[in-house]
Amino acid sequence: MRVSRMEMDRSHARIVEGAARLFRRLGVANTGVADVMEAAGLTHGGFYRHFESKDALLASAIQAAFAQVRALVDDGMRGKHPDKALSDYHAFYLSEAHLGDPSTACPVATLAGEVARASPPLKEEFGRGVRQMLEMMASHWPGAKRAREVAATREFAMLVGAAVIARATDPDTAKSVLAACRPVR
Amino acid sequence: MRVSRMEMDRSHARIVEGAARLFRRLGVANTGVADVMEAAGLTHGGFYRHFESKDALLASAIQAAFAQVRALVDDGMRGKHPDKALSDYHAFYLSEAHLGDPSTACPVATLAGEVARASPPLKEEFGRGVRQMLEMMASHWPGAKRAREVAATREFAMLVGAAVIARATDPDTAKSVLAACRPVR
DNA sequence: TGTACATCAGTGAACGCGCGTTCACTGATGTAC
DNA sequence: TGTACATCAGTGAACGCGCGTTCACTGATGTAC
Repeated sequence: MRVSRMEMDRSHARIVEGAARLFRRLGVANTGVADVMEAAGLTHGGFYRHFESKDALLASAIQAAFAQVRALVDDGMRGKHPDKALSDYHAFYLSEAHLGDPSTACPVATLAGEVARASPPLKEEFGRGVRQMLEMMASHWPGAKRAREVAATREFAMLVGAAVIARATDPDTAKSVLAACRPVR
Repeated sequence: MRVSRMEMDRSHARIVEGAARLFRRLGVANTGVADVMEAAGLTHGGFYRHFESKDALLASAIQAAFAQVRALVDDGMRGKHPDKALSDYHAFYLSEAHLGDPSTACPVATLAGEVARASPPLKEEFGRGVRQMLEMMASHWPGAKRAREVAATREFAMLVGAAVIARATDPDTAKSVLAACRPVR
């Protein structure tokens, strides 16, 4: 039966949050619309009152995942000396805590592979998220603007690469790649 | 009708080579067994005379993709001064030529996302490929053994990260990330 | 403020399609004599 | 070397399942008077 506008908004938020977690954990292809709806405490039939398609949900989920991670990172860096903030972030990115819980992990490390085969609008959404991450990192970097941007981008690329490789390889290989990429104290 | 053992071996090779290309270009999930067989000039029904499952094919395709890339890279580095070999490789990895043709590109940049959700044996196969790439790079690096390994791993992670990010974002974002990660002449 | 009615969020069944896998069949290959 | 027969690579149809999407329906919500 029909629910109030407020309750519908809450349902919408639950669907997006759930999708943002499930997509990261299981992959977009392995997560059914029905799974997402079940996680939101609804049945799958109602999905199309909220989204035009699974792809439209993915766009929202990407946005939500980046927003969530940004909030988390801002929080973890607040009030720290820039050097310390950066090396903490670097260490956290390659930590067991981060990589072991894909549901809440960085969407670049978990979703990039599937987004690579998605439509241009989705890549734009993803690009926006990436640029925000880079700006955030660059803002903590020392040096001139351009140099900071370059340095932050290179470091972020290394983190993403290490995470992606670690997730796709056996534990031994993963461990040695992660160790090599940890911050040079 | 039955074909000779030699012809069957050739069919097998065509299936694996085709899969190695199609999986990288379209993704494993988006490539059907029928597509692979058609690319090999066969019909889908015969697939199970060659492989126990699509997953078993993926294992062979990963091996083939790494072998092909290794041959290509060895070739491109042969006879060059180590510094030159490395910076050429670095530049090539982030080039339009490499990233624009996923069929023959580095499997780490194209398949890691899907392998991350695959079975342990597949991750081991993938890990073997990664370790070979790293050894190859480290062998061209200057310095002591351990330092070379670390430096090569960090550089390779950055290349993979940049490639993965570039493929998942809009052209503008991709271009700027790739530019930032190019070798520092 | 109360009432009648239209709207529409959510339900659960069904549709349609793609795809991995199976199967009966064909006829050339390989082998045993 | 030739012959009879078993094997089996490849074919094409069919099966079964999952999943994105659609649809008729329900009954509470929102709105017009």
